[in-house]
Amino acid sequence: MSIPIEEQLAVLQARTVDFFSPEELKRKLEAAQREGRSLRIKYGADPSAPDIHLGHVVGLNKLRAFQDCGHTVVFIIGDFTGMIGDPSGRSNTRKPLSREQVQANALSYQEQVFRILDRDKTEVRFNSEWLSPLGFEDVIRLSAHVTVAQMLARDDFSKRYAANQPISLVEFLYPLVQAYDSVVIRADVEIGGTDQLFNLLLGRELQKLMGQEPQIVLTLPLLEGLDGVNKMSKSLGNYIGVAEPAKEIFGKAMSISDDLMWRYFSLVLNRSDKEIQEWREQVADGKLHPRDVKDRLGRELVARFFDAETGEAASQEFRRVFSAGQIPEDIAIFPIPGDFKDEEGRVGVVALLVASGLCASNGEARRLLQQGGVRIQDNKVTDPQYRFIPDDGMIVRAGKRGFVKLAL
RNA sequence: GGUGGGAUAGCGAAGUGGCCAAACGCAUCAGACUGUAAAUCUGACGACUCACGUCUUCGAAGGUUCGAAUCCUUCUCCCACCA
Repeated sequence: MSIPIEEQLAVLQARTVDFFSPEELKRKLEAAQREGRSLRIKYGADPSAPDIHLGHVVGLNKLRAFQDCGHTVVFIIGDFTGMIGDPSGRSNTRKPLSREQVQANALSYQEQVFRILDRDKTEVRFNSEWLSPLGFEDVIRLSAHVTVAQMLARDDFSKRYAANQPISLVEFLYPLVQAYDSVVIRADVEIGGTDQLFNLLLGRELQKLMGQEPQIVLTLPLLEGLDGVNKMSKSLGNYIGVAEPAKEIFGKAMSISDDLMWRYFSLVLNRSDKEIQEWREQVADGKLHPRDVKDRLGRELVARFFDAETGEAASQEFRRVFSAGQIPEDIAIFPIPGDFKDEEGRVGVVALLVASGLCASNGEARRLLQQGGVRIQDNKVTDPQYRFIPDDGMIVRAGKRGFVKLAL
C-alpha cells in the first residue's frame, strides 16, 4: 500500500492514449494516501456479449495495475441498458436481453474477468440498481445537462450524421447514462478504450455539475483484431477470447500478421517497449525468427489464461499438426452407424464427410475433394465417387483443421 | 404532416423482362509455396446430381407474361430531407 506515488504514476500512465490529467491523478493519489483510503476505479461492461477477449484485456490490465497499487475497481455491469436493447451499431439491432440472460451473462463475465482482476479488490455492481428507480422526470433533468451540439461533437456521431446515417435518440442517452453511473458510484478514475473518450469525459462533466470532484479519465489503445485492421470485437469475429481452449488461443495467435504481434506483446502481455524494440531489431537482423517470436506470443498468451505448461503443450501440438502435418492429440471420434455401409461394407467419402460434420453439404464435400483437401490415412482422395471399407481408428482429414477418427 | 430514397446471397454492393444462382469487393474455405492458421499466388464459394440437368433464392403476399430480382397491386420494415 505504500508504493511511492511517483512509481504508481509511472505504471498507471504507461501505454495510455488520453489522460486527463496526470496532475489531477497525482493529487488524488496523495489525498488518498493521506486519508488512508483507496481510489475507486470505474470500468463499465456491456452484458450482451459475455465473451471477454484480448481487446478487453488491454483495459483490464490497467485496472489490475491500479489494484496492484492498492486501489479498488468498481466493475459495472450494464444490465439496465442491456435489458432495454440498443439500436446503435451500423446494422445489427441488439435484442433486449431477459433478466435471466443478463444474470447468466454477468456470472460468465465475472468468471472470466477474475482471470485478470483481483477479486478482493473488485466491487461488482449492476447499473439497474440505480437506473431502474429513476423516473422520467429524472431522465429529463439529466438530459438537460447536455446539448445536441455537444453530442454531435462525438466523432462517431458527427461522422454518421454527416453521412446521413441514422442515429437513435437512445444512443444520445447512453453516454449520459454512463456518465451518471460515475456520479452514483463516485468514481475517482474511469478507464476505457479511445473510442470511449467522449463518454468518459461526459462523466467528468456531470460529476462537476453535480458537485463532485471530477473523475480522472484515461484511455487505452484499441487492440486490432486478427485481421489486423479492425478493432478486436465480438461482432466482427476477429477476436481471441480469454476463455477459449488453449489450442484455439495459440492457433489464433499464430494467425496474426508478423507486424501485429508486437502490439499484442505490448498491450496484452505488458512487455516493455524496450524489450519489444530489441526483439524487433533482432528479427530485422535475421537473428531471431519471426515464427519463433510468434510462437512465444502464443505460449505466453495461453500461459496468461491457463499456465505455462498448457502453453507449452499448445505450442507443441501446433507444431505437430501444422508444421509436421501430423494428427492432433484430441481428435474427434466418429462412430460409423451400422446402416451407413452398403452391402459390401463400404462407405462413400462424400457421405462420410457430411455425416461426420467435416463438411456442411455434399457440394462442399465434393469441392473439398476436388481441391485436394481430403486425406484418408494420409492418402489423398480426390474422387467423389470413392468408396472404401472403413477400419477402426482410420483418420480422415479435411483441410488443415478438420480431423476425425473413425470408429466401428 | 409532406417529399424523396431504400430492402439482393455471411457483410458491402452491382443488376431494372430472357445471356441471372445473380458482376465486383471483403470475409470464408482449399491448393501451391513457406516460417505459420503470416505474406504471396491459384482456385472454389445456394442445394441436389455432378455430365447434362433439376430445384429453392433477390423484404412478404398476390398478379401480368411463354418467361420476373427486374413490370403492376397490396402489405411489412428501414432511412434521409422539409415542416
